[in-house]
Amino acid sequence: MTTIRGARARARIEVTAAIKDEARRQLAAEGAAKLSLRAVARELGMVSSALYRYFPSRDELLTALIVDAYDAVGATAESAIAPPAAPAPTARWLALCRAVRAWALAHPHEYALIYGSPVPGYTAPRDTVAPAARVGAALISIARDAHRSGGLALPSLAEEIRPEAHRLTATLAPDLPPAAVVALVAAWSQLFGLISFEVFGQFNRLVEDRDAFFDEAVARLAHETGLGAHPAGALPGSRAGSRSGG
Amino acid sequence: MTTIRGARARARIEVTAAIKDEARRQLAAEGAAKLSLRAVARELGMVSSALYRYFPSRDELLTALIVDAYDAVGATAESAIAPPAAPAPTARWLALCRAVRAWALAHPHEYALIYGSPVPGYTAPRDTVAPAARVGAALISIARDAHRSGGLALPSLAEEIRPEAHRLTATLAPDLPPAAVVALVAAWSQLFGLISFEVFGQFNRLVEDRDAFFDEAVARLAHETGLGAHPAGALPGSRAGSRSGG
DNA sequence: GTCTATAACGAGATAGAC
DNA sequence: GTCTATCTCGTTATAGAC
Repeated sequence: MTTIRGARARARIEVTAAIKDEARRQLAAEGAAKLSLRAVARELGMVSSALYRYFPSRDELLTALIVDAYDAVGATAESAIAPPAAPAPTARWLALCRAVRAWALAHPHEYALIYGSPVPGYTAPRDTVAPAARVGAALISIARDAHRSGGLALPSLAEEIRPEAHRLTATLAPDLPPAAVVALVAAWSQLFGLISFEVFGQFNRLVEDRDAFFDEAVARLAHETGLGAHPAGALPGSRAGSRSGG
Repeated sequence: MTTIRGARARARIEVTAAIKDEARRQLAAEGAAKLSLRAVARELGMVSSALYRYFPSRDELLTALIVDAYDAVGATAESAIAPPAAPAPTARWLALCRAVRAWALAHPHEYALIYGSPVPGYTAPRDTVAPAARVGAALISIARDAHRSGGLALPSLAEEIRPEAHRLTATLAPDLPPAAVVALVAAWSQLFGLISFEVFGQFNRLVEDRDAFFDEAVARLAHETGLGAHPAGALPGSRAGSRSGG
């Protein structure tokens, strides 16, 4: 009967979630390298072999955590720029960056899992590729909007980067100018450089007002990406007065 | 006698170096979280208790590795911009960035140790602060030279960042304009964002010509920092009048 | 079919007695 | 320094409950 199947399915979903929750707890406490199926099982009152009904190996459990983390930060980024968010590209850019940063600060261990050092002995399977691309795709959609409304201002590219620029454009956004795609990929990695330095402690005892510093740096990044002008002070901040890019 | 003392000191240095070498090997194989004094000792044919004569704890061994790594990348950065390197700020900036990236790609595990996820359960002691600052100090010295020769072109700062900007300036480089210091700290973190994405695999199956991409991104960063004009022409909307060029 | 429990493997870490 | 007894781990085989 469907009720029985439904009950079983529900139980399975609940146990799977409990396993991942406990695994995340261990991630925070001991790090991904020491994630242990046995410890997870013990903490849940199960026997280790029972876990194999849910995750065929330790690596698959890790993969599930990684996919969940990418999906969480990706969903955060997407909802930060979804309507009815502010329509101006610079405002959406800032909203996305702030949302990703907030997620990272709220989930530092999951952030470390996906954007920190690789886990020794673990190689990511294909399953992680699509979730990992969501933040980048959200960035691209901002650039696309800006481009459609004529708000993308970019320099021509140096000779040496042109072949790579065309590859990236074909892969990521054939409708955008290659210069924009290169700038976007660079800004993408630099955004996570800012966040990683804060989450991983490089700003300790150096940067105090990290909200303000992040906003400033990210506004500069937007400008570098051609998204909008950044002359003194006209930043779309918590107050009104945001800008249109043209 | 001094000869005996000298021989003992030499032996101590050699053993210390051997321990760190073996520890680095384990770092690469198993990750920092699983670094084990016992395993190091076994591999060296020593007994674990003997190691404690050289490093009083696992954490102190980790600290030594971290300090070594910071010193290595710091020395690399410094020698990349030391005379008789090219004098133009943009050229020195590019040289520094390339050198740091090359070091990171050649020593990915040591890079991960210092710029990747924090090691669970380990908190860095004061000893790491000074070595960790060397790359940043090298970046500052480039900006200082550019500023002295009138080659730093920067926008005025937004209201919200000014207090932080003055704190940073007082801490890092009181002789530089606050806008330059803020831009420098941002560029510093963004440079390592670029490198981390490459070293940690985020560019896999995405960026092919990574040399070209890195050079392009780092040239943009230099421009954002006020160091010089972008190779393929000025970015639109940029405040004018930078450069002497190189 | 779906799940959990028992037991075991080979490998490695660990604590303490000697 | 050495040795041993006792832990941990991932993983598998198997048996039985629902």
